Amino acid sequence: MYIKLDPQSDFPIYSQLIHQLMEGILKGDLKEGDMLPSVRSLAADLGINMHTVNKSYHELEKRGIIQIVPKSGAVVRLQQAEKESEHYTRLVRELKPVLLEAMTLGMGKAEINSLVELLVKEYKEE
Amino acid sequence: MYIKLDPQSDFPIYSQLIHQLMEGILKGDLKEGDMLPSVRSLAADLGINMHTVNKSYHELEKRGIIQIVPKSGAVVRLQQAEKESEHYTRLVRELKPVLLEAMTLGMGKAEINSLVELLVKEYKEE
Amino acid sequence: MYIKLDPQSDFPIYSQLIHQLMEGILKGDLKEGDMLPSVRSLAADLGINMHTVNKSYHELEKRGIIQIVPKSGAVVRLQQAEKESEHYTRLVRELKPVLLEAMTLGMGKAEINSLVELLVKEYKEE
Amino acid sequence: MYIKLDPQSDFPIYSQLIHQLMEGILKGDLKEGDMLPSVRSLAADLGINMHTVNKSYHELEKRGIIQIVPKSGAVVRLQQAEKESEHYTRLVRELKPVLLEAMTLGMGKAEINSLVELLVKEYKEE
DNA sequence: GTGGTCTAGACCACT
DNA sequence: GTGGTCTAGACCACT
Repeated sequence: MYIKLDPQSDFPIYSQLIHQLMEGILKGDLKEGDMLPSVRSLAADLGINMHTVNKSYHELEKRGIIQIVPKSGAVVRLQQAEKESEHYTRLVRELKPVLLEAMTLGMGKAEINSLVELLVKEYKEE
Repeated sequence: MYIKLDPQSDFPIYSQLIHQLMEGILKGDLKEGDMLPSVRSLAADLGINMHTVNKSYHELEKRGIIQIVPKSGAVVRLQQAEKESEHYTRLVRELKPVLLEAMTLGMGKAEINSLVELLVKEYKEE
Repeated sequence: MYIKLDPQSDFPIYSQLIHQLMEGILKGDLKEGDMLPSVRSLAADLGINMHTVNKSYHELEKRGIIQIVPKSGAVVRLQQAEKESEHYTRLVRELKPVLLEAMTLGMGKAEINSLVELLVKEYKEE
Repeated sequence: MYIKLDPQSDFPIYSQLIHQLMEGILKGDLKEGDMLPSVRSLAADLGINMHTVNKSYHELEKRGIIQIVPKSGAVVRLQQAEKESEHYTRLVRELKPVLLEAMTLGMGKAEINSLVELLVKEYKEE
């Protein structure tokens, strides 16, 4: 799996890494149950600091996407966003303000739907 | 227009104010071209700090929703999210990571679409 | 005794196993003096790694709930939380921060008591 | 407000700091709406690293106890553990295994209740 | 060899 | 002056 980080980007490195790892999971490069590389080895591979990788891993754990087993490593969790889970709740809380903003900027229901579809396709068909 | 702030919310006051003002615009309480109340008077009405209102106004301007005319006041802008505009670009940039997260958490295209529809309806029919 | 593990839970497998074994003891499926299944056979039955079972057993031993006799097996210990024992001390150390957090989040003495009663009942009446 | 850290303790410094700050809030040294000291100044006062203070603050924010406003500071949140909140859910999840362990160690309902009351009093009457 | 924790020091954007 | 981010390097416990 190829990870590309841009130190010049507006997005901090740890965000970019989160993003790339989520894409890796979506594309199937990382499957459920797979071990992620250790923070140290991934940091070395990417030429960044261990702590930066660590921050990304912990953020992904907070979002329910991976599970960190101390002293052992990190594993991709079985995914299924159950409606009652805290992760689903958080997701809705993140989605709401963005949709509100879209509507305030004048986008209609249809427009928003097609934008969402477009973006979703981007990931699925990559 | 009635604005309700919850000091014990997870969201900071200025976010809540942004949210409420956007809803006001959506519902038509504030129409395009309308003047917003002055920073000072709104702060007094809501019993919050002037700087907090100021922060909300500037955030709304950055998002292309209102326009601040120095020494004069703030006006609701004509809303039209043109695909080339910076506001549309920013919106897409905000939407992308949330959708990516949804998919990584195991939500499918259909599920995401129905969630988006649900949330959009919540605002439109209020 | 039936053990159910959920690989997609937020809790790691070894924690779930600890939990289930403790429930088994509470319900009386496993009585004091009973032998636990061997690490190997339980791992095979549950379709999980031997090391995972091992980790659960050692954690239960550290908590004074079972006793591991090398080369022989694991036995459910006589339960009695004496106030001077290290297990009682550890328990208090685990309980304290959770109660402190509850109070800091605004829960009163009565509320905490009723919550504790509720949760205790959940196990006893299962 | 006096904060005492023990570098020799089993508990990491950031945990001790979390603990002390929660006690400070409980005792009323820090009231709702109060600003916490900046990460830098508190670190300097305590003779520890900025990052350690930072970690404590973020953990307290995750638990809903304080609110961090980037570039501005951290404030004690209005506390009230609503039953629907994610913080309440987390609390219950933390409390459950400890109670289960207590019962497995042979403590009865009455014993657990009196232990909880004892510990709660310790904080309230300090 | 792993993640957990801690330190010291740096540059950044924004109030 | 604030928190956000990043780096480099260290010791620890436990697998």
